[in-house]
Amino acid sequence: MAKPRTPKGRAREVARRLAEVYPDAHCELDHANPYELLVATILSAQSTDANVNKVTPALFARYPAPEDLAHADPAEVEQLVFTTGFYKAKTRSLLGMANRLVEEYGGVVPGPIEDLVSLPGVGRKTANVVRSVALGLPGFAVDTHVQRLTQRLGITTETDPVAIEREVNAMVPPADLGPLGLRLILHGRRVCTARKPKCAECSLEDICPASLLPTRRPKQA
DNA sequence: ATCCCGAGGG
DNA sequence: CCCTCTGGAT
Repeated sequence: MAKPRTPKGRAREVARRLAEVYPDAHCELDHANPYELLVATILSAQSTDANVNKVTPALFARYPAPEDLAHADPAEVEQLVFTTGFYKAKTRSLLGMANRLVEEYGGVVPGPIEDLVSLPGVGRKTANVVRSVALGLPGFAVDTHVQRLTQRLGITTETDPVAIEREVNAMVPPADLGPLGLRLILHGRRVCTARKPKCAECSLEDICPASLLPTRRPKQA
């Protein structure tokens, strides 16, 4: 296959190749429904999925539904989520989110991105994770990995996460957005790391403008 | 030390 | 735009 010449071509080629490298990429936050994923994703900020999965079983057992969390004792929630870090802020977000969910949305996690983002503690990244993983809706979550990789791969020249999200949304079929995001994150963690990226091990190296390998680097100084 | 799929506030 | 919130793993 010839090298893609346009950002859109790059995006699609990257999506195609990563699907081969990471065929079974999936969200690693344990959850049984959209409410649980919303809670888990709020807790995942600056915390590993494994760490979040340690606290959510007790949390979901104690507060099975938004109604339960909405009336929870903050001190008790703080204890349950303590080890995920940012525990005071996250507790505030969880209680605020649950209250708004009950008051405005009948205890049902809404689908529209603007509705999700209006919930306390829910930004675009969290909203898109919930959309694509739990609601079956199109969603491209731009976190630090996705931001870095889309830039390095020449898929976008934007730096603003919202702009990146908008551009990629226009380049990739809606149903592919969620899986592509998951795979970019996996690739960013394992290969295309922020510092010392492992270009020699990268399956995208030959089409990457940022490759550090001298033999392939397109623009040498 | 540095990283982990961020969000809100000033 | 920057700063802050925060604990665990490596």
